[in-house]
Amino acid sequence: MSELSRIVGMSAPSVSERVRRLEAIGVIRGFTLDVDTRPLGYQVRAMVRIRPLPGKLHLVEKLIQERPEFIECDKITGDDPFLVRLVVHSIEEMDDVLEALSEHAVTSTAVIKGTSVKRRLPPL
Amino acid sequence: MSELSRIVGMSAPSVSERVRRLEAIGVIRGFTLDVDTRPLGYQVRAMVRIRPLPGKLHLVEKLIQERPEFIECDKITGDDPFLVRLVVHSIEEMDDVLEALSEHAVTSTAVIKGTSVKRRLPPL
DNA sequence: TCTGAAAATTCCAGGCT
DNA sequence: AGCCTGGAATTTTCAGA
Repeated sequence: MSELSRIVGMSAPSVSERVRRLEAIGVIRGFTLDVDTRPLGYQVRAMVRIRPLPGKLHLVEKLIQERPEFIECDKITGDDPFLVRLVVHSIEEMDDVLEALSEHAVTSTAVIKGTSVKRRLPPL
Repeated sequence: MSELSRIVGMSAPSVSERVRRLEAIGVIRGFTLDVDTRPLGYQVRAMVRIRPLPGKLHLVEKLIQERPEFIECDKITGDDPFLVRLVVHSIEEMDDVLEALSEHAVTSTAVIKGTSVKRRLPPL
């Protein structure tokens, strides 16, 4: 807050109050860490499209939510209802994780080779 | 830090030193905000697969990086080299953004209907 | 990793435009 | 409404062990 107040040229209490208001109305959802999972052993990342078999939509969604290797899951339009971000220690582990879904869903996996744009905010 | 020190039952200086070390070795890349862009007017989110036309790979990557509505871009294996996250104010604006790529790439768009798993950390 | 003191910051009250 | 000043409480930082 004090650093922010210096940057924007306002008093610290005023900046603090503005931030508190942004939290209150939900613009700021919270304060988080940007953690690099590679040094923790998660060497492989992938984006996986998941298409549940007929009648298995909710079951598959629950399985995704319960598997912590799926670190993000969006529900999208199109042939594949789910698009998930997966992090694993190895290709073998990736296979294990997806195998666990194989009787309930069809998956299409794209390994992440690199990142062109790191998560950022659009213009405000 | 003081709250953390209470949670883990260590002194504040020790916790502070551990966090500093995690930053130094790169496990903690930084401290960020979780901002909800909807109240800022970005009502529509989409995941877009982008396949540059022959010879246009680097041009397209640059165009993606320069368009702030693309808030994330991973380079992936498979038919479509790029997978981007797009936020826009409206479907019309989405069309405008993708139109700007149309002479250099083929795109496949999936609108995000909801989120099953919000970005989280895998088990540590 | 801790303790203890010094420095800095955050919080809170009140008042101003 | 929103911002500021000034003092109190808390936190962070810095030393030494």
